Amino acid sequence: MTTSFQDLLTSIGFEEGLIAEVLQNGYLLKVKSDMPLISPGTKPEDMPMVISGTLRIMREDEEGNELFLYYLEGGEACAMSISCCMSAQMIQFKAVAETDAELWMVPMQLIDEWMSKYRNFRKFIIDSYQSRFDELLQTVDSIAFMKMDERLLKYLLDKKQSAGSFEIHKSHEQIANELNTSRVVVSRLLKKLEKADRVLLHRNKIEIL
DNA sequence: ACATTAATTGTGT
DNA sequence: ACACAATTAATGT
Repeated sequence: MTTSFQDLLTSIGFEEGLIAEVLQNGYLLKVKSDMPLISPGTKPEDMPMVISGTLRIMREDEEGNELFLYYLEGGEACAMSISCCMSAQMIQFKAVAETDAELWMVPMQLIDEWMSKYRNFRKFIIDSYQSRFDELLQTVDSIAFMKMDERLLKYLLDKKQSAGSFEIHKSHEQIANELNTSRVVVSRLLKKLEKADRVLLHRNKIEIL
């Protein structure tokens, strides 16, 4: 697994020396599905890089309402944690393991150093930041301009993509929470999708067609 | 195999 | 949004 992580780093384009430093200074963190990883109001010590599995990044308000933002998958880093560390800010996001996942935790202090020392690390961070930002924009668009049925469909497709499976194991209520609507709305929309043959409904399971 | 119960999902107001 | 009906999965006997 350490070797596969090494391969992953190589495929991202990390230099030899950088890879060595990463392996030496980070540590492995395994999280089980549904484990909260970081929550708002704490200061990030380490930057997580996803080795395997996927993380769900969400916004959360004072009342505990959640809103799904995007997924983090293998080979991606949580760029947002960098920005708030650099500006010594509290985290404004919530991260939860969507599936069992392996993370490589890299101490924040080193990020700065590596960015100036290694070209490819700098590129990695910037690219990563860029693509997170793009996904975030998409989500903003979907909230601002799309109706709930379109949002739900986008959510299902995103999830199909990230899970690499046509089956989604979630209750209507969980989905409703992530999109911050009511469960009833989700149920009704899903039923419409089922009648339109876009999807097949089971208990705690949705098949996408 | 059957009954009971809890959780999830469907529908009307 | 609420209330309730219907369905399904899990568990015990």
